[in-house]
Amino acid sequence: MPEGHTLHRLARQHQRRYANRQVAVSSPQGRFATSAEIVDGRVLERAEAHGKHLFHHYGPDLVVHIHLGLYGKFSDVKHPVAEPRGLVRLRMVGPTHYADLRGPTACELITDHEAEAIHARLGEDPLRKDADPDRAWARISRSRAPLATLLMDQKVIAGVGNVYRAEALFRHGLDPQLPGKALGRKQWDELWLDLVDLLQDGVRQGKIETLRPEHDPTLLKPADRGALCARKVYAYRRTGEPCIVCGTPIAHDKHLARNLFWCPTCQPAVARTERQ
DNA sequence: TGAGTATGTTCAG
DNA sequence: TGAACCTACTCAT
Repeated sequence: MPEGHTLHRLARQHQRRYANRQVAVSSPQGRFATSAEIVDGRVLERAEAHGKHLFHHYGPDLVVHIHLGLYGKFSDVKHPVAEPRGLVRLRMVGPTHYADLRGPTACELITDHEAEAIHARLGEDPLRKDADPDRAWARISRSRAPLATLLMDQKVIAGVGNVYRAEALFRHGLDPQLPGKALGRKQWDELWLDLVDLLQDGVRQGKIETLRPEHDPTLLKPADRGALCARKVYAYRRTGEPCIVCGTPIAHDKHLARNLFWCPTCQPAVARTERQ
């Protein structure tokens, strides 16, 4: 599930297992071969993530930039190193583990300047220490675009994807169509803090679970579990299923070619939320 | 076994 | 707005 939490989890794992050591870098599939040769045998100085982007820094002007896109995946396997299976775009072998990258949208060798340009165009990342929610608020509070658009706009908030969008809006009772400028400052502060919490939890768990304790079936007595589903989310991909909180069927629509899920009762349309 | 679908982004038209 | 990228999973046949 490559939303921001996945990339930050990978960055931490790569930092722990590969950073400050020489790594063998190759491209069994061939598409990254020329660049892999350049960094092969160098010391990986640092791995970091910003939103859904991953950066491996190999010293001056040598940065491997990775974006998983929709399908990309990084494996992490303990030695011994096995023959590559399938299309492995990048293989990075460290002292104890090796990581295979398959199906990324981007895997490229870039300069420090190009890496900075990517950072510069990305918005505030709830998982980064340098995130400034005021900057995101400045954009949201003067935008007529709906929250459904703004939350997924990587230039505004980096790292939130379709799952976190649906879940964060649900948890705050916000209508996905509410224009950014109709959101109150207090509502934004609460939403931002919750995104930080949710994404941090995603990094820890390696998966997205957003149910509050009172709705988490694994924390309830069997008799109280009722119709609560096994997947621990409120709205995402639960079209037509009863809302865990109020029982209203979860609604679904396409929004800018992406699936949007919400509860029409818990996230009432603009009129009520605008006054808050 | 094959069709359909997906958590994302970029580019052409 | 739709196609392309090109992987893994679920479901129907």
